[in-house]
Amino acid sequence: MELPKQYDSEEAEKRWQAFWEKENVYAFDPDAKAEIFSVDTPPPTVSGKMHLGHALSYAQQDFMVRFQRMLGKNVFFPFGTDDNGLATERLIEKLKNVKSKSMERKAFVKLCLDTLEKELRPTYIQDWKRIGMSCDFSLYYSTINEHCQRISQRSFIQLYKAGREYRKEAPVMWCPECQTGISQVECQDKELDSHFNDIVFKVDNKDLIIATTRPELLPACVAVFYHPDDKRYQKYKGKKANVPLFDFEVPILPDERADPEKGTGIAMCCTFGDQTDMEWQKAHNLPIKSALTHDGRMTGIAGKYEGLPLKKARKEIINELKEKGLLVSQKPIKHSVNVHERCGTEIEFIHSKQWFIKYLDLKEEMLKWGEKLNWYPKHMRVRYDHWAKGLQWDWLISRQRYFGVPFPVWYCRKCDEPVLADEKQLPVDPLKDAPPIKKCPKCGHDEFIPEKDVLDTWATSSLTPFLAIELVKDKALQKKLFPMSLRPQAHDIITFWLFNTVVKSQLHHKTNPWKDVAISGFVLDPHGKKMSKSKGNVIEPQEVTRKFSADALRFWAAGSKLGEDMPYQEKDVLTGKKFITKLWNASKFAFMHLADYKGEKPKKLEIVDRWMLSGLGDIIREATESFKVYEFSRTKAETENFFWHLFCDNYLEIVKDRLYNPEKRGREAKLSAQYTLYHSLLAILKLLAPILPYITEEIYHSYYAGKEKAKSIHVSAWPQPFKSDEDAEAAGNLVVYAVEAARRAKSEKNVSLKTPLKSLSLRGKIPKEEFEAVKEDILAATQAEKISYKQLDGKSEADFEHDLEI
RNA sequence: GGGCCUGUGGUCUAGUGGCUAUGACACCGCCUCGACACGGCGGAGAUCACCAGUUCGAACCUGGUCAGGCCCACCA
Repeated sequence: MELPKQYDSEEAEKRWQAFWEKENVYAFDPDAKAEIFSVDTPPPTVSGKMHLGHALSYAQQDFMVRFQRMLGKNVFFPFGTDDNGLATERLIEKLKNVKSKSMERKAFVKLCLDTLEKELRPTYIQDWKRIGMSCDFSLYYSTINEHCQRISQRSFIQLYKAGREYRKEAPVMWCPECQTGISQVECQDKELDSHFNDIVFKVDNKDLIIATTRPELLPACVAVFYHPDDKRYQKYKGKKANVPLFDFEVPILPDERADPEKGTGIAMCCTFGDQTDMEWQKAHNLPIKSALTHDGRMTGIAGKYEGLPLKKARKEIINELKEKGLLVSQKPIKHSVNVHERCGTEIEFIHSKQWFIKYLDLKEEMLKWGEKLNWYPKHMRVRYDHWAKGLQWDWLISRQRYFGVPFPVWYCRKCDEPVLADEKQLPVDPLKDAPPIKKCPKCGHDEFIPEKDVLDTWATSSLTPFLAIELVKDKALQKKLFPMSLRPQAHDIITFWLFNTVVKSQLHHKTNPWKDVAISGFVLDPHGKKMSKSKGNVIEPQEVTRKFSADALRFWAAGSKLGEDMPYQEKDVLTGKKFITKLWNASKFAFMHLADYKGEKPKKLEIVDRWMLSGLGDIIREATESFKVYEFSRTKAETENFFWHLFCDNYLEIVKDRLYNPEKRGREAKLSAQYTLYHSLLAILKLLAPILPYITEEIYHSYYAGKEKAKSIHVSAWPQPFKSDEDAEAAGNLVVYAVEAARRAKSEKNVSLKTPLKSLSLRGKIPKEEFEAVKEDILAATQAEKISYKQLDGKSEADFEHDLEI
């Protein structure tokens, strides 16, 4: 069979994608006996479009999974979308031009669900299919669907019963813009301009200057602190300071957390300006004064400033201090503050009632859990360890938002006792559904108030192994799928997703959720800078695919190692495209010469053919070892190099004579070449199949499919290495040496490669008989008219020598 | 402030103790040779960031310096 002259990647990729879906090529087989390889695929957040970072990370996962499938494992590779939570809320608000807080919760949730279902998800998932993800897309979950709500709520109930969850009135990190509590992991640093304001407090009517960046918190001031060793301030011990403008007294106390070097060395404590304020409040049992409302305005304690937004209040309070001569100086500073990662708003600490998962007591265990995982690359574990060590808060899991998994909880109207849903009634929405009992077990009251908060989105997405596994109904099979084999993901969410998934799995099952974790890197712009919309250096994968094909994009993605960030260079994708063309053309050549090949094995293989198979065997061995430890970039680089330079440039050139001229070289010599061509090209295609699924499938089907058993190259067996053949390697190397010498000489003379050599004399270490066996191949490949050979003795430094004449 | 990673021809990159340091792109010269000009052949181009050490031998190991990136902490 002959291949068309050109490969139309766009048409072919669409065709194969449809074929894989129709034939269920990647379907998980619940009945198969083979070893299971289960993957905890990252569910991308539905945000409209896949970006290039996704393309890199998901392509890399797919290489690893496709390899495992070809090893013969029963692959469980589900696909989910993470479409619950604030990210989706904000997207819908933008798309539909609405404000969730000014809508009925029910109406807003419906709008989100409808928009996801009809507009976003179908095209979004298509982006993943397009880059060739070999997921079983029938194993699909959406983190907001009933299946996931049920599992998420069940997790809440179980952890509550296990004593791991509590509800408490406490200061929490709060986003005044999104008006919800948030957890440590959702904070980000941001450099902002601010001022150090030196403000006059009065002690016994004398001035005490205190520096602060947050004068608007003066009404919430509860104490003033100095360092116990600070001689300047020791005299104030036991005295009280009068707070300017608001005219009330607070104690002056010593505490080691006060830094003598900072500001004036004496600090005011307001409940709550920052983390230290909270520690002080606790340590010295100070009163709590709330200065801010949930939407970031001043409370009643601010007197005439009540109701003003924080920033405005700050400005006006500074003005009043100035007018009254209570502001000694104002220094501009730059400092980093915590902002909410979703909206960039400065975080406040606000006192409110929230649900937490208790886990600060587990820090030691957390480190052990991390140690038990196989990290690829190893050093990524450090990020996990740091995070665990640096935890300061229990996990705040309640969010005062609309679009999320509801808490399966009601409270007794009289005594506030929480009443949890029955596992059988899940999923529940307390706003619609009734609690499972009629009377409060504690006080006997019969009225209940539904919890209207929703769960943190990570409280659900940290359950992805179960969200995926429970798509399979057979309980025995579920057990076999867990712990999962592999968690692939990018390094930015180690502290979010990876960490929380480990925690949940350990809390529920006392075991890690997976054996291996593979962390991929980030895509940077061509100069190594982060891609961002504001810099205008964003590249869209859809555009790359359109221009160069999905295979070319994957070729690029296979160029970086796990964990390694990679600058995006269009030329690398172009190289991929050229590689695909080369593969096409070489296959076209091979099939032209294999048209009359019936699959028979020659009685004896020519040395050059043995050399080819032996060399390919080495590559197969190396590629297999690399792939097993997820080093697909090595496999790719080695196979690429072998295919292009050894297979195409040398081997194909050398065997042309035998293939084209059987009358001159003999039927057996041709058959030997055909046999070698058939098997080596097939092996090369298989080595490349995980990386370039489309072109390899196209080539496989145009010739091999009818002869080999597999319905797709992607479910065919990974190639077995051919056996090493050192004698053939030595002789083959002589042929390559001769060919290269002839080429160099002709190139230096600026003559065509088909120009004959008048004579060629070779010397090498192999015996004369072996030279005789490759003589015809050398003659044909170099176009030499005369050839001679002499064996070098063992002491000679060079392996080969030559003289030639053109 | 702490930690992790990286630093190889113009650009991107392979290479973790031992031949003249890999490949791609770009560059120069040649070649329409019965798969491929998205090609082939050849060429030029690297004090492997810097300094010191270990070693018979270092791009690779150790220590330090500098530069870049990321993560975390601080954030009165």
